[in-house]
Amino acid sequence: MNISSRFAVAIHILSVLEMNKAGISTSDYIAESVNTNPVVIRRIVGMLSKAGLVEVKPGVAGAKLAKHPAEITLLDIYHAVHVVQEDSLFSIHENSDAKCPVGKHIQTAIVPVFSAAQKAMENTLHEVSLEEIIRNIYASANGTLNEN
Amino acid sequence: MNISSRFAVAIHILSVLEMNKAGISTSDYIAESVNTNPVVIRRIVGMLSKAGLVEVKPGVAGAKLAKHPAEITLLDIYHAVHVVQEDSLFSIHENSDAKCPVGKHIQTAIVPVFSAAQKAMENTLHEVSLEEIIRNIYASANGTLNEN
DNA sequence: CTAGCATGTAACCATCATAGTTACATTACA
DNA sequence: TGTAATGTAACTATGATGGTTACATGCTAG
Repeated sequence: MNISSRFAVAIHILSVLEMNKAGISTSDYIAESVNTNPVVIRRIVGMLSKAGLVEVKPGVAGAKLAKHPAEITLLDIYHAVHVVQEDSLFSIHENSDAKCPVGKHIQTAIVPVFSAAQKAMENTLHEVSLEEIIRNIYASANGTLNEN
Repeated sequence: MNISSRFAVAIHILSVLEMNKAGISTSDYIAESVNTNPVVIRRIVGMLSKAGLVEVKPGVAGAKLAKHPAEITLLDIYHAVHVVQEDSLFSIHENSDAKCPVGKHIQTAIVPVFSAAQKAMENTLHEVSLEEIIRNIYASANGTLNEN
């Protein structure tokens, strides 16, 4: 089990919006770069829009970033696309037997640890901005220029 | 999407093995505490056995911890039950369009960040031992003694 | 002002992981 | 030797996901 590729695709989309900000990024255009269906793009863009990360209007072609890339963290994107519902990365087995001491208290015992682990992961995402990702893309592109 | 409850159940199982080490913990016995089917328990115990965390033999009733609880970390358990295949918590969208600079380099740009986030989470799990979980269970049990 | 294009979304499908369940073979021990 | 427990295969139901078609809504250019 792993985290939905929506997250990676969302980062991809936002990177396209920034790097193509001189042009018009329609869902068809983005879909080509991501290599998927335009509806998939529109779905994710819709989520990013609801989260206030992009601006898009029905009928008018193209989406734009709603903020500067430095002000968008990967955690913002992560939350926007709902890769994890209700902030519970780990699922706990409900309905343990309350007659057993382990069953009765296991939940209380592990929830704080799961929460800490999730927070540690999210903190890492919080420390990285879209701008840094885009810098990485440019760096990677420069590093492979002679390959092209 | 969230991480399989196998992880939480595995912790539950190991806690039962330790706290009931004076008795015999059969899959039926454990299943009652977890409130699930004995086969589910046997499946997970099998994984824990392959990982060298428990000792169990066909035909002989009950499983035992193979190590001291202080020497079993939550990360060990996490890996044992394969909640994440191939150590890839985050999935990346393959087959991006190589003709687009974003599509060509997005993967290189985000993989290190995803890896760091995953590592941060796993480090947290690595810092917590089964022994601490069991202490938490006892603490929780003591804190609610007057409720019973 | 209308025709065409783009977004928004519903609906459906195939795929996959999961948890639960039944059934049965294998193995130990009393 | 027979009972009981583990090990597993096989099947089912469920839920999330990504892809796809279809269509309603809404701009905007000509």
